[in-house]
Amino acid sequence: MEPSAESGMCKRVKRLRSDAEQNRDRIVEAARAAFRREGLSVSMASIARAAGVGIATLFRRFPTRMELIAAVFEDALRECRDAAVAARDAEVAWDGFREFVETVCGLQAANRGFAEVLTMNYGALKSLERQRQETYRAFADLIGRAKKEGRLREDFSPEDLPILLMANAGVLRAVGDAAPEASKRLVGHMLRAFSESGTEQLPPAPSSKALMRGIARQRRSAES
Amino acid sequence: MEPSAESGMCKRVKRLRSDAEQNRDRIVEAARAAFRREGLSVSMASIARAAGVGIATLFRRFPTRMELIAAVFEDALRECRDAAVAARDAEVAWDGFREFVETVCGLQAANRGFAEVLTMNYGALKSLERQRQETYRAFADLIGRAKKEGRLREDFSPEDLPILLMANAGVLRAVGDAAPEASKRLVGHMLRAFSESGTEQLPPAPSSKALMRGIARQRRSAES
DNA sequence: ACCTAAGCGGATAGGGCATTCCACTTGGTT
DNA sequence: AACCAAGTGGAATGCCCTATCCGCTTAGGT
Repeated sequence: MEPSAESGMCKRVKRLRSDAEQNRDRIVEAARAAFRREGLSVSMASIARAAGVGIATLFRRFPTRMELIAAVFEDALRECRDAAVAARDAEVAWDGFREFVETVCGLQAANRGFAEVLTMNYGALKSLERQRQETYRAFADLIGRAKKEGRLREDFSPEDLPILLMANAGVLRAVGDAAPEASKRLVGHMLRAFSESGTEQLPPAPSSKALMRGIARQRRSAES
Repeated sequence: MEPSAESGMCKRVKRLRSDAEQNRDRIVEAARAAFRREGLSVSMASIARAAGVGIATLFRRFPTRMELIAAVFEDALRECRDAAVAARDAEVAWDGFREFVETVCGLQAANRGFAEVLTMNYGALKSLERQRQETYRAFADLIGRAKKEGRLREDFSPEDLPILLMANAGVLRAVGDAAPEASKRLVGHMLRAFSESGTEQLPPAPSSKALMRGIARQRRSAES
């Protein structure tokens, strides 16, 4: 069918017809909103409906869900990488570290789909995988600096970042959007654990009621 | 076999016929295994198949998924409560605290369904809700003691336990059963954050490869 | 041994989902 | 203005799920 060369970093090899281009943009926008609100497993049909296009159009443009995910979250991942690079170059490494962790976890809290994206690997999606590589490289440098400073514990491992991101995603999934406080609280604890001094200040705990309300909201999905 | 009378305070109102009783047990056992391996959203049909009964039999006995979940996890939740009570009565409160947290998170790691159960509320299921109440009451006492001891930070909140459970569930969900180390690591960090001294020893980080392998395994579910 | 309510399980209805097919429309080039 | 490849939408297909219905089987009291 299409020997159309895969793009990678360069722009779309094959120009789309102008109306098709417009439809594509509408799809990506609709998907962005849907992923943010509902997570990565919203139905393709609902995305097409929201975009005002037929289902076939969506599948023609994005044969797999993964490709759509990649199109939607490419910029967010780039932002992540930029944040990591900025953190790496911060004057005080520990401040950069803290800021970076809080930023990324904050992005997760603001976007359910993004929270999930950060807990997957992108398999064949090289552009995304590259962003991640770069992010982690910058992060690794940052770790080194922060340890030298004496602010980050020596036993902190680069793998602790993905672990935190998964943990945060778990909290967000469980409490829904009802309690960003819960996420903040988790991050606060973790930063304390990472810091050599342990004097980091801790965000307030969510109230028991708020937590329960959030949980109750989520229950629908797993319910009978 | 079993003295089929319920030993709890409220016995089954209507005695089941002996063959029905047996079928019920087989269903619960099959569900227990399925929930453990696959989480709470395995299909009812597959549970019935594994139990060797018709779908109708399953639905007759457990009209909603929630009731089945309750039947399956009642003992596990009781164990939790017992662990909390034991912890409350430990000589050194902090040791009880640490042990309790590690135990519960370990149970989560060993049982995907249980991990999910601990991040939900059981709505109408009073027996489960009661277990939880009792657990949290004992836990609250434990917190008080551990703070008095000076081992637990003053700003630790009871809500930090559910937050940790959600976080742990998130890690487990993301890495699958490939990396119980990841869960241990998270718990280690959190215990450090909770401890006044911060000298708790930290389990080793999972290797990057192990983590990635686990993530790749999980990908199937969200894939296109 | 017999009777009957309790229990059984397969068939089936009904809904959501991803994915494909195809007859029709349209942008843009000539 | 005419052509046609590119693009379109919706119907159709096939899968898997929950939930219910209904004619048959059987445990267990008599």
